[in-house]
Amino acid sequence: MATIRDVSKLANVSVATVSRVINQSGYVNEVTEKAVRQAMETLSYVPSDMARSLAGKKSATIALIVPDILNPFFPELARAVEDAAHQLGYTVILCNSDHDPEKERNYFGMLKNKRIDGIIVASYTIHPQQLLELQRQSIAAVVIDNHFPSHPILALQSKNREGAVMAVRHLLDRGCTTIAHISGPLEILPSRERLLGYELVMREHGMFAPSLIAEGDFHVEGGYRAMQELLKLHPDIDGVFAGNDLMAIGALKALYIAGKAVPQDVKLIGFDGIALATVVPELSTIAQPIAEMGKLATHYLMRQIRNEPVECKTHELDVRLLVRQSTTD
Amino acid sequence: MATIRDVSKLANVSVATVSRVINQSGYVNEVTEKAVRQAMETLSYVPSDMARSLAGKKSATIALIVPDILNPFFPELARAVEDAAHQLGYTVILCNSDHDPEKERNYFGMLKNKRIDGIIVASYTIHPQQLLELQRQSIAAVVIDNHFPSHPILALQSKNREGAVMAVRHLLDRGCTTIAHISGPLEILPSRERLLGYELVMREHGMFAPSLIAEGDFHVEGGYRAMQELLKLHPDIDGVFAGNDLMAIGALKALYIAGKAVPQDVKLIGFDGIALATVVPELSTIAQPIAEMGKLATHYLMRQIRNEPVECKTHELDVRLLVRQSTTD
DNA sequence: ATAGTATGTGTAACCGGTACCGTAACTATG
DNA sequence: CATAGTTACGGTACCGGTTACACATACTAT
Repeated sequence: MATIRDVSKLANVSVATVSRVINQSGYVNEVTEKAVRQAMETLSYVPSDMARSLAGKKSATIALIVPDILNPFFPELARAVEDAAHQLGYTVILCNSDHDPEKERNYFGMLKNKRIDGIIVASYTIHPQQLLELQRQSIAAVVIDNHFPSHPILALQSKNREGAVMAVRHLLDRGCTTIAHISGPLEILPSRERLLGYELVMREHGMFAPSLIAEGDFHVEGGYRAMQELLKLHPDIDGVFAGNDLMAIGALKALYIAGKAVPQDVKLIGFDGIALATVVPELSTIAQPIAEMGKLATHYLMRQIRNEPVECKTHELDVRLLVRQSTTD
Repeated sequence: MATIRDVSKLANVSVATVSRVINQSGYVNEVTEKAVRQAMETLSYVPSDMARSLAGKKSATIALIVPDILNPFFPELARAVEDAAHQLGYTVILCNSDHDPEKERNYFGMLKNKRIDGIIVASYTIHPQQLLELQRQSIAAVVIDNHFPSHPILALQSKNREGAVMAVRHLLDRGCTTIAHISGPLEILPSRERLLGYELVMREHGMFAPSLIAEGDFHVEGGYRAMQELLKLHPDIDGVFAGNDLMAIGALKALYIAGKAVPQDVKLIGFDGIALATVVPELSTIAQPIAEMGKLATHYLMRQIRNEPVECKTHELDVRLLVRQSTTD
């Protein structure tokens, strides 16, 4: 593997000149440049990013920490982040934390070792101190789908409560009178926000009852079980707001098995707007701008990395009601 | 950010000694070690992987190139690869090639620059020369879901043809007489293999007709369109073998809209065994051992990296028939 | 004519580690 | 008691780049 010195020898110039050619910095004569490029070619020289990073003190690498890439929310996020990063010449390291603080700490250690330039972290188990600690080591950080209002941490979040309100209002508009909610795990902030939105509207209409709420796990299976429980307690349910699309799909299965037709007997709406919610019947949902979040997160991160001014606060993104078959007769 | 020299100064030892402590190599007195660790602690020193990689000539990083992480096949793969790699102390860089040779070359360049230790690539557009070129730069490579029989390249693949045979036989067993096939893009090798398996069985039974085949795009949308076309030509179709699960979901939608009940009127089977095939009705499918593939690929890669002997040939993995609701009355 | 600026290139000191080599004291062996 | 092995360190040349600084020359403006 050829090095910059090999090239410099072959081209009869100094390493500085070769470096200038590579980086298009400083003055280099056209003729010299040609000679250098020729030498690089014949040696099939590829500059080492490692050495470059070491000397230049930047790795052009960021990390994306997600709980589990298997949850379809996160591939969409990952895709957007990777696209944006790649366009800016950055590389993305993928990490699955599994909601496990231990694993998370472990990753943080690795990433510090690697001197990566920044982290985008979607985690509900993370502690604000960990982020601040990172910033102290001058590693930029952006949090997604979680926030820490009392700390100077840049966070990106959808308007979860507002979205929940939209969802429940939509069910009411469609004539539902007994509306259940399948919440996500309540230690997760967005779950609580969505629950709150649900509660708000239900109370407004004097329809609130704790037994209309079941806690799921954000997965198909949990939605399925929660729906079964709910049906046992309230066979007359005619509307369901699931805390995310996966649980909505689980609910759909449970309803199907219970012989309830969607949307005729029960109207169902999810949250997230993942691409795969194209089941039969197609799922109405509150769509988060997932790709937008990923892109924005990456751009905010870059600004931090470049020390450009950014407001280290929570940025809230609008959600959209997507009316599809599961709430339309 | 403290360096090894800072630590060595504070602990009154040489950098060599600190290095020995860090790597637990060579001889270090207990007392000295304690002093060094103490110094590392007070300076909150974190060794730089970059410098280490540069000196040690290995990056402990591998890359995973997939066409598109949005296709649910690939998160499962990514998850398995990341898990296996992480356990072995490796970091995974994620790349989306979008089936775009240009983007692919671009990534290959970046990865060479980074001196990563190895690449796992799931691509149908890649050329064997590119892989051999990598190996020449002593970057290990494993190919997934594609293969190059005439080159010394380690590849991992499911038994696609065999799986297709199983799928069609299953439909026959269920009493289907007019069985259509929605193939994946035919420039993709596994698509052709599956098509071949289908054709084989159909010919065996004298049921083959080219018009029973429609080409899809491995996505829901393409499956949907292909199914519509097929129904136009053959309203009497009573069995469908889709080239992957996403297209099967698309077909399901088309059938639903056409008023065909699954599985009563038409039996439907997919391919892949992605976790999300839990729609209603649940999809029968030929399950690939995706996680197994990811894990195996990573382990093979490691062996190559460590220069352990590995057979650079195509390794074939067994598939499994999962009978679920879409083929069961 | 002269200072000032633009152009072109080389030298060498970094970046933050690893690892080989040398030194030195202490212990074991014959 | 000579010799060799073990233990415990330090010195320093790498790894492959970047970049500040020095130096030289040519061109411009005053």
